[in-house]
Amino acid sequence: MGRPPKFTREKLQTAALSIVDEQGLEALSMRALAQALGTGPMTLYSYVDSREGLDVLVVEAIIGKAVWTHPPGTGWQDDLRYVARAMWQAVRLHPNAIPIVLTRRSRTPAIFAVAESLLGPLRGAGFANVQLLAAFRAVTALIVGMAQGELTGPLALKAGESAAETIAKFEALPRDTYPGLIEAALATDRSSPEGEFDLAMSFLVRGLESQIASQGESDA
Amino acid sequence: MGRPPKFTREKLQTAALSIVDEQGLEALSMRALAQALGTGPMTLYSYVDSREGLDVLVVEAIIGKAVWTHPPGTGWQDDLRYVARAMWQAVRLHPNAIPIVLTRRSRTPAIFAVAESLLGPLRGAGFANVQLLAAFRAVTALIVGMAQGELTGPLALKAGESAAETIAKFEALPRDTYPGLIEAALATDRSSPEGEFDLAMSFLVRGLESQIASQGESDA
DNA sequence: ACCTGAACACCGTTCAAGT
DNA sequence: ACCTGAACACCGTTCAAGT
Repeated sequence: MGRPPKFTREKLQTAALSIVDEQGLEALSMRALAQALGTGPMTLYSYVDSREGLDVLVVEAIIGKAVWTHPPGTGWQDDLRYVARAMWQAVRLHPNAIPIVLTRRSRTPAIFAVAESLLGPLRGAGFANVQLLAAFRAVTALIVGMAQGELTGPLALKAGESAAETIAKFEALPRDTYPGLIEAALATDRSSPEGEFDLAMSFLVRGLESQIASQGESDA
Repeated sequence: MGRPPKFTREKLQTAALSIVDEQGLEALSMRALAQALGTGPMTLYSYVDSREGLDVLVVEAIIGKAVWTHPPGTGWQDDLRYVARAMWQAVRLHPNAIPIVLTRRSRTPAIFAVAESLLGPLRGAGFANVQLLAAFRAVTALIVGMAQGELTGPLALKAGESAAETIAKFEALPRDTYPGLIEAALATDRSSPEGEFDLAMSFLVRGLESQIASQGESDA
């Protein structure tokens, strides 16, 4: 005999996301989420298959909340940059969750929607087939890679370490073995995550433009 | 009174890595590693601070084994592509470990070495300062993002699903809402991870070239 | 310094039973 | 269909003791 569900999937999503936001990824457990909802751990198995399902819940909550529609742009380049930046910002809003956003495979409508809104501008630029696929992969790789690199790249701040301390640490390295690393570390002072992302995207967009242009030539 | 260590750090590294390679990330635990080494769990605390240290052990093992030196190239572009591809392949050799390679922050000599060998070609190209930092971040983001996207992007194969099944699933989507996604999914048939990575890198390298070229103009 | 076993506070999940 | 508590086989880590 049927019984109405006690919770909505959305309720679970927001509860799970706030645990991750407030207490970190490790704090998300069947038992912790159940307690946050005022129920027993086993109740959650009516909504998810296993512990993995909790991660998917969080990823969906993050991707789902982002808005991918945008004002009509002035070209595929701007459209692409706009969607990419929105996606990057949505991910960055929940830094604790980034590892699972990168890691959990999920084919949900929300993911499909953002994928399509990246693919639209790329098709508009003239990409098709294998090149469309590669361009799509490159853009998404750059977006998630930049979000993650900000937190855990070699030049990222360590927890409880100031920017000045980070720079000092790199300046103390042997200057003739790590000249590039030292220069890059010094530059972190004059740099911002937004600036770095925009620059990185502009490199890639320039490259995509150049690829399209050279194909246009060989067609003619 | 001092006692000689029972294990070397390298012994732990290889034991930890083979657990991850053979049984997956979840199988790596203090107790499992201890058992593999024929000792008790508490012994490991002589070598690592905490569970997190086990992940660092694995990441170091992967990065450390890769060879980043390369034959003298014909330009910064080739040098950059060579190192990037070597790093990408090293990561791909241990697919189970990719989530922690992306995720665990670690400032070890091995990481510094590969970072510097990416920064070298970029400096040779003419990048400096904030642009050098952004270019470095873009390249590393592309490398790790492509490695991860191959496994968990929206177009990645699901475990126990054939390529044909994947394509069929996307072809079944509404063609007017997901035209790009369907075209990209169809292209996976004619595509390979190596081809996609090389294309993605060539987009980025073209963009870096173009950036440098346009600066040269404004200097003149 | 390094090794170790017992104990503690967790964890996901199976099972069996309830509505 | 959905909810639930008890029980089981794990887990990381503290503590106290040993060399």
